[in-house]
Amino acid sequence: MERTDDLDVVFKALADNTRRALLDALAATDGLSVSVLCEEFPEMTRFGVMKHLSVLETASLITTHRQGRSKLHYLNPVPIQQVADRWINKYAQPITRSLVDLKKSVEQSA
Amino acid sequence: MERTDDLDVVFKALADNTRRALLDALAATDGLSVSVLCEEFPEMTRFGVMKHLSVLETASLITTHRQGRSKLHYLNPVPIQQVADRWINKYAQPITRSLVDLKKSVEQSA
DNA sequence: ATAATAGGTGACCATTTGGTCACCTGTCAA
DNA sequence: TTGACAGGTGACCAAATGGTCACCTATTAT
Repeated sequence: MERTDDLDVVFKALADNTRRALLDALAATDGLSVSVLCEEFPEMTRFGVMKHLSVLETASLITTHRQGRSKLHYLNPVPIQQVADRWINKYAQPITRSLVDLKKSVEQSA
Repeated sequence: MERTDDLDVVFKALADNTRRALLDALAATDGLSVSVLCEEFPEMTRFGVMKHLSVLETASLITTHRQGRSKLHYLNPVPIQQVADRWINKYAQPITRSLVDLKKSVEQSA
């Protein structure tokens, strides 16, 4: 019943610079392996990156697929959309609201 | 130059159930005092609530105004809008993108 | 003036979190 | 089949976080 709780995992996963950077990397190039992703974070070891990846995965923000001896990572935008829908857009009304209003007016005049 | 850093404070502030509930409370009724806000969280002391409020305030998610011996709290949606603009909406494309495209097409045909 | 009310501060504690490392498993190429 | 390569696990540690408490200041009502 509590739909706030599954969002909580997502919010917590997003509350880290490195993890957001990982999502950004996957948004730029989907299907990267652990070792390739590591190259983007020379300041931290493979293990650190792997921990962040597992946090993202348990929050369903990424999905994975093993290919031979490498593991490929794919971004899953659904939880972010849920955050936007069920939370953010209630507060960020000025942007969305005006666009929605525009859409309505266009539809009505059509 | 790093605009990720100021967003980081906001992301971290939002990564807590209690703090999001506080924002929700202020969204419902603006200008609440500390003690009134505390009534919504019987499971925690005034000090816990105050700490959360200060986190929200340093993230500019709320503003305050002293009135006599009580301190009133107001929601400031700007940082949430920035999170939406500069981050969320890049991933939550299906919703926003179609609206933005619509806006562009309307503007062009005008 | 005095007492009740509303809020603030710093120390303190338990838990969580970010990160590393030693070591292990599975896969591919020679 | 032997080694190099890609990834995984559990223990471990330091720092950050969530929360409480003793005590303090400022404001208001009597």
